[in-house]
Amino acid sequence: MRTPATQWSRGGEQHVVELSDGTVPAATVGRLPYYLRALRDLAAEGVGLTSSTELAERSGVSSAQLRKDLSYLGSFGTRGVGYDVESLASYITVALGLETEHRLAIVGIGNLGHALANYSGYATRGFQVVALLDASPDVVGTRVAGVTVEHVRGVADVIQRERVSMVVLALPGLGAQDVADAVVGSGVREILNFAPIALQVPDDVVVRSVDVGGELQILAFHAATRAAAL
Amino acid sequence: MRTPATQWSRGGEQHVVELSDGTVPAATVGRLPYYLRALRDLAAEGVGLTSSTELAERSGVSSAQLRKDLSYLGSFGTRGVGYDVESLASYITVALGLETEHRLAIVGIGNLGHALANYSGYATRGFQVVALLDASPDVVGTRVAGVTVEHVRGVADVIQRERVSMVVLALPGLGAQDVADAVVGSGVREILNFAPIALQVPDDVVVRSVDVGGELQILAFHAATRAAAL
DNA sequence: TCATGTGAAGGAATTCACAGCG
DNA sequence: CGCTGTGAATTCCTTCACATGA
Repeated sequence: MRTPATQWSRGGEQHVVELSDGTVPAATVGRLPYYLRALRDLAAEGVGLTSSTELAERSGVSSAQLRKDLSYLGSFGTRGVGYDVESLASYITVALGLETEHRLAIVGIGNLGHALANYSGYATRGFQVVALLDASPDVVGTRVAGVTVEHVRGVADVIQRERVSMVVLALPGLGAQDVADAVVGSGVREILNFAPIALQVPDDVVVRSVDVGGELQILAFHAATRAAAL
Repeated sequence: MRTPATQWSRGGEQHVVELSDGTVPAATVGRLPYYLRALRDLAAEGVGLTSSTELAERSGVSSAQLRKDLSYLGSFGTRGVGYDVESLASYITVALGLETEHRLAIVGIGNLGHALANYSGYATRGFQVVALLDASPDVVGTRVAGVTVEHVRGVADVIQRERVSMVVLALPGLGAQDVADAVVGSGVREILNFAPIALQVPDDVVVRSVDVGGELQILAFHAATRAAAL
């Protein structure tokens, strides 16, 4: 009656990427965060050993999927036994590059930007919000989550000064492309975009987009489909 | 130098779904919102006719992809000419079920819940926030975005009273499953989940999950990969 | 002639099923 | 014996390339 169900909104990537010896499919990369989350939960519950079945169930994927995914990274389990929670978690942490510090700037301190600035669970360490930017005079100069909001016109300077490596765009569509251009021009190669537009960026820049309105529309499609089936 | 790039975080669905005469692949459904967005932008710019090339570019997909996607819905263009912006937009609007009203409840009025409640661009009509719920006594009773926050314990009653058809879960992981159970028990079949857990729901319930922390981790992976390539 | 619409081809991701190893 | 790890099979998605029709 209750099944894991496919529900994650991932898999936007296209090309595989290098890691250690081989390549990791984009779809696999997109699932590593769930595995890490599940492993941390297990560790918090005091579980030291787990199986592909248990871990998969908690991650919302099939056990075959989980094993296949892990096989792209290496070989971590013990046949006939399972996986050591701690060591697998730490390996995935390394694979995801979470042992190094990532310095974030958030551009657009509206409702969403505020929420993101105050968002506590930045994936349990690894990420630090070092700069906030906005275009509105009402917001510039105020302090949010312990950081003073600066004007977006100085985005290039801020990125250099704070050694920002990732930028979160939380502005409303219009203007997002211009900021993206400036940000890319300053050397940033990873962008998390909440604006509902397809950013045009060079090939070597990775953009992940989150579109709440689009997600709702997809749900609406299913609702309509369900209604039509009656 | 500037390419559309694959950047959308969609495609979580697994099974195809019925529509009109045939079936629409999940991947296609996930892209319909971009097409609609691009069409509305074009309409706002006064463009009445467009091509698969133009529309695809604005949506961040290839023109072949766009044409193939539209072919699952029917045949809307004129060979040798292109697509009528208005009529294609209205068809996709219908296909997505946006001509009917969708009544939302948001559970968890923290930073994110606040932002979502105040989120203006609910995909340009079609969605209406009719209820807000939280567990904290500090929040219950306050008004947010014109709606009074009620206690989450009454979620079943609220869903019935307000005829809620979709629920947004903006609570922090712990407790999300319990609320999901109650929500599903009240007949809701579409859930947008911001909690970083794999919700266990019946097969006929559609869950779309958005995990900001996970998105950042995926970006971190790419950053690490880039660094390793040097 | 030109851009759509679409079979066919190609590639990617998932599932299967079992070999392999503790 | 049990569970991992993985080739093989399958399914799904994307791209190609051209027939089609305004």
